[in-house]
Amino acid sequence: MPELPEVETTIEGLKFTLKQKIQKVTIHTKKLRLNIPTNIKNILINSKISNIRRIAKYIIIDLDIKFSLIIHLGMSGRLKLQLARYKKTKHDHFICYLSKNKILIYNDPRKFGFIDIIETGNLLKHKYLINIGIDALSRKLTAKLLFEKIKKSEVPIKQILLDQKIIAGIGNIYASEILFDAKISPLVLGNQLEISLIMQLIKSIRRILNRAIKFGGSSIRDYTSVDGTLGNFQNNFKVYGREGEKIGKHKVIKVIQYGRSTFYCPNLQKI
DNA sequence: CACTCTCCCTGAAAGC
DNA sequence: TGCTTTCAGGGAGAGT
Repeated sequence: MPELPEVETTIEGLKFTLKQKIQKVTIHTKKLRLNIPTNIKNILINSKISNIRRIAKYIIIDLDIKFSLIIHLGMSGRLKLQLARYKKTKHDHFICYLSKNKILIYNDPRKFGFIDIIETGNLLKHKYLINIGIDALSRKLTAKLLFEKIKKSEVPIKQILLDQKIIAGIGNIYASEILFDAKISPLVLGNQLEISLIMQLIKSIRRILNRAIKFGGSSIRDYTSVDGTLGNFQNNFKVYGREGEKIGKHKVIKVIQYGRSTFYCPNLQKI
C-alpha cells in the first residue's frame, strides 16, 4: 500500500533524525521478507544518520560509516518516530534508539517489507535495486522514452504501470487513479498507445502523485505517516474503491487484472 | 526472453 | 453476537 507518495511523506517526516546517532538497536523478529542481517546491530551502533532519501518505494538511510540501510514497507509496513516513554506494541519488529531521546520503529503486521544494510557504494547493486526502472517523478521520464519501452508490449497499460522495472513507484491504487485522470482505459495494451496519449499519461502520473504527496500520502487501514498521523489522500480517490458509484451519470466498475483489482469508468476512459 | 500466477503474513471486513 | 471466509495496496520467483 505504501506507494511512492507514502514513502516520500515518510522520509519527509524522518528528516528530523538527520545527524543523530544510533545508540541502541533491538530486533524482535527474524522473518521479514528477507532475514535481517545478523551483523546489523554491530554496524549501526554509534553510526550517525547522514542522509535520508528514497529510490522508488525504497527508503534509504545513509550512515556516516559508508553503509546504508534499505527499508521497504511492503504492504503494511510503516515507520514510527517516537520520543522516550515509548512502549513496544504488536508488530514492532525493529527499533533504533537515537540520540535526543528519539526512537525509530519499524512496524509491519504482514511482514512483507524488509530491512537490509549494504555499503553505500554498492547500493545500486543490491538485488532489489539493480533492475529498478525510472522513478515515476523523475524528469527523465519522457513520453518518448516510455513509448520506446512499451511500443511492442501486449500487456495492458494498468499492468505496465505496476511494473517496477519500467516505471518505479506506482502501486495498485495510484495506477487506477492515474489512468482515470488520463482518461485512458486500463485495458489498453502498451502497443496501442500513441505518443500523444503517453504524454497525457505522464502528465497524470506527475499530477496524481504530486497531489498525493501534498495531501500527506494516502492511508487505507494500515498506513500512517511517520508521526503517526493519517494521510488523507484517500478522500480524493476518484475511482479506487468506488465500484458501483457514479461519476456524473457514469458508473465506476471493478475488474480483476493479473489478480489485482482495477477500478475505472468505461464511459470516461474509452481509449 | 516475456509473460502470468502463486505465495509470503496478519487483520479488517464481509458473509452467514 | 460470534464464527468463518474472503480479501488486501508489494513484489519475487517459479512456471509456462
